[in-house]
Amino acid sequence: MNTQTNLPEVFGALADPTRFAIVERLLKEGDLPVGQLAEPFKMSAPAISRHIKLLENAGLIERRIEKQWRVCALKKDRFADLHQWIERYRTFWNTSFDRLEALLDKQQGEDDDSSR
Amino acid sequence: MNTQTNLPEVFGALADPTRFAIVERLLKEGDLPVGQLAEPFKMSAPAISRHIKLLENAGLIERRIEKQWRVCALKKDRFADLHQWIERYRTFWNTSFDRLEALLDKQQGEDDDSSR
DNA sequence: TCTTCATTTAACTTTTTTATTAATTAATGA
DNA sequence: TCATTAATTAATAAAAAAGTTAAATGAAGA
Repeated sequence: MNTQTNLPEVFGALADPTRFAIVERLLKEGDLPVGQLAEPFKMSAPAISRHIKLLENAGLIERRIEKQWRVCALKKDRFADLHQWIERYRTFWNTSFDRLEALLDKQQGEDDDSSR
Repeated sequence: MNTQTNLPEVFGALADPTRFAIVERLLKEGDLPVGQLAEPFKMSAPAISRHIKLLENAGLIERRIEKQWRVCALKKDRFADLHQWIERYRTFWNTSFDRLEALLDKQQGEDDDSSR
């Protein structure tokens, strides 16, 4: 993971429902201009503009200029960082799962014993 | 994913550096009582207590009573939810990667052509 | 050049979050 | 029972986040 990546900042960017919805929409529909991203919300344009800027500062999206529009696109690096982070926790929950499996196996073994 | 899971709320819980550090510590060191989790911070005990409550409300940890201590433990479900969420984004960045690979392969092929 | 469209910046208000100290609860063990 | 330890709740102050309207920027095209 990029050492500059400030995970709490990235989580903060995703903590707002409006910003989360914007990110989800970019995943589902691909790159979109600011105006189109703003449409589903009754919020003012400046409010949306700030949300998008915050997402950009967190490294989750980037903006490019195309004719008179600013087109937003997801940036893969931060998502890869998030993935790498959560993968570390997988060990933790897989262990729990393995323990459950072991327990079930053990019970199965005991059931077999009792049927002899 | 559990439909009740409010991802922005979970991200909000992880957006604070203190809470993030607490979660990371629980992963590295396992279950710990509130008092021990509080030690590395110069913050007051009530402040830490609130942070831990917020993590609990977001479903990231749970507290159990053991003698006079409240022991905190990670709860795997929310982490699994996070993992499932980020996995959806993997498609997006793998696609980019595949395109890069395709481009490199293509260039390789063109290089071979030019050497003929 | 002038107008229009898309978006941002400024100035400001409201709401939410986070921290503090003081007081309270609850369990332990002399 | 009483003192001690562990942690939480209450009341409140300070800081950060998010929204609004009005004004500014900047490219497009008549």
